[in-house]
Amino acid sequence: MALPPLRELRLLHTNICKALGDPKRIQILYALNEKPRNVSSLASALKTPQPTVSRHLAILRQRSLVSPERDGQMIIYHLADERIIDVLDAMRRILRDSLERQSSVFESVRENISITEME
Amino acid sequence: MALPPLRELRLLHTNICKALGDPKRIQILYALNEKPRNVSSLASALKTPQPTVSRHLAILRQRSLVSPERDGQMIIYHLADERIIDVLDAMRRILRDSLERQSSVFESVRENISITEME
DNA sequence: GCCGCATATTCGGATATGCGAATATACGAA
DNA sequence: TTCGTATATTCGCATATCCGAATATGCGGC
Repeated sequence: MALPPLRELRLLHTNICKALGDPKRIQILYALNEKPRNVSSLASALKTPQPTVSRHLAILRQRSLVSPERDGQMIIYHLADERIIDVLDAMRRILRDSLERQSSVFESVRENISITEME
Repeated sequence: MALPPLRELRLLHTNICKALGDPKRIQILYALNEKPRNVSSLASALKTPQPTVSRHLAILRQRSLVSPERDGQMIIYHLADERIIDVLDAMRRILRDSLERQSSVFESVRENISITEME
């Protein structure tokens, strides 16, 4: 895959990337990956007001990242596609490696300073 | 990997997810994946003013998603970690499958209507 | 030093996004 | 239908983000 057409990039952005653009939504996705939950149990698990959780779920639902399933008066949400967790985990690995690289740079800078420039 | 601590999710969000939160930046990443480029050639390739490209590059640079490399008076940017493209491609696959599911739902709805409800 | 090209930054205003609080809707039980 | 629980939506406001235009900085050549 290379150089996708602009139209597809826009779809990608509005449907997936923007949906991941809020830490609460990322948290919700991981919580649903652990197990499907209804809105209130999500709300208490994340220590977040129910309307806030509901709004974020609406966004994830519109982008088809989560799916609702009615069970009595509750609505159980689950991941619509578990590969989204693989994507998030891959980003975490990229982040971890990048932070590691940065801290080793800092260390060599520190060493450098301590050897050549500190008084 | 499951249920990462909140602190890490925040890092993930501010360092990676937010960086992908603009279609222009996604475009830039794909363009740099094709080949490293300097700012002005990126600007003309994306038909975008140079200051705009430069601002987006600054964001990607701060998050260590791209790296600058000076060559004379030009600065050549390249992907700092090519796995970011794998991540984007994985999101595209998720999106494609989800759109397919949706359109087949629409089709069966349409069929259904044409069979049972249209006059 | 000065000039010119490449890149970066700042400023102002428009737009988008998130949240709390209050309210509305949907469902099941009786 | 009425009540109580679960979920969704609306409103107002604060904040964040983006862009265009103008300007500033950095570097090489002279």
